[in-house]
Amino acid sequence: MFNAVAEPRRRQILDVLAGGERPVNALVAQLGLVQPLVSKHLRVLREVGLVDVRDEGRQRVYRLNGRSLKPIHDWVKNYERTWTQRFDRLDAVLDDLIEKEQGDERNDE
Amino acid sequence: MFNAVAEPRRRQILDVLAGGERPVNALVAQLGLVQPLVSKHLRVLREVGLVDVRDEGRQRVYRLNGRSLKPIHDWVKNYERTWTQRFDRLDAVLDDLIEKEQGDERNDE
DNA sequence: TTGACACATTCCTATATGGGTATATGTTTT
DNA sequence: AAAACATATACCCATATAGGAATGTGTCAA
Repeated sequence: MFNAVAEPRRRQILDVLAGGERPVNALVAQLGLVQPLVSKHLRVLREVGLVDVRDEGRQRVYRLNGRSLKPIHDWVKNYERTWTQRFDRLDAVLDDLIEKEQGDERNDE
Repeated sequence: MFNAVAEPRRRQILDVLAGGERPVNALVAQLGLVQPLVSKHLRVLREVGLVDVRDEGRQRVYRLNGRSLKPIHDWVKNYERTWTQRFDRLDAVLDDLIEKEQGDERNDE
């Protein structure tokens, strides 16, 4: 999963597919890569469920399946508190409290 | 960035560091890896800014810097709409509307 | 049915990198 | 100063994989 989106080219593909489903050809044209390479990346994306395929005549139309990104989303979300300003401000308040408390203990200055 | 967290071992390290800063030794003990391996992973994490180091005597204390995950968070967030139920329900409503509209156009059934 | 088209797969090469052992660097302790 | 300790780096090996060229497979058109 993480590995699949670690590849810049694959993220590019996903970004294009975010604009709507596309046949392989369209991706090849839009990304400027050779077709076999695109197909291989698509296979990886398919294997982790990030894209779905549909046969349409002699084309294969790929479609984004963003839900597969949820595990990544969930993982990163757990770290959000470490940088979100909301929590920064809370930390500042807590630091203040601790400082004050220590000042009381020492009873000086 | 994406690459750094694509490695399971490195995510493990980050998860441990989420519990507070640790010297390398503690990570080695907690992860059950050989020390050079941990150091190498830490280096990668350091290079992308995911961890900070502090010298403390002969120890090097590593600390999580979650803010560096923001780019990933932002990227994934853009895809959230594709799986969040909120949007699924909106899509369902839109599908309904489109279906109805097409029915009106054809004026049959 | 033959040819053109759309795509997937195979084969090859080069590079990146994870894992491990040995070693170098720097810091305390004795 | 020497030894013990904490960590980083260098080196080697094995594996994974991106990139590309050639080829295979299935589908539509003539």
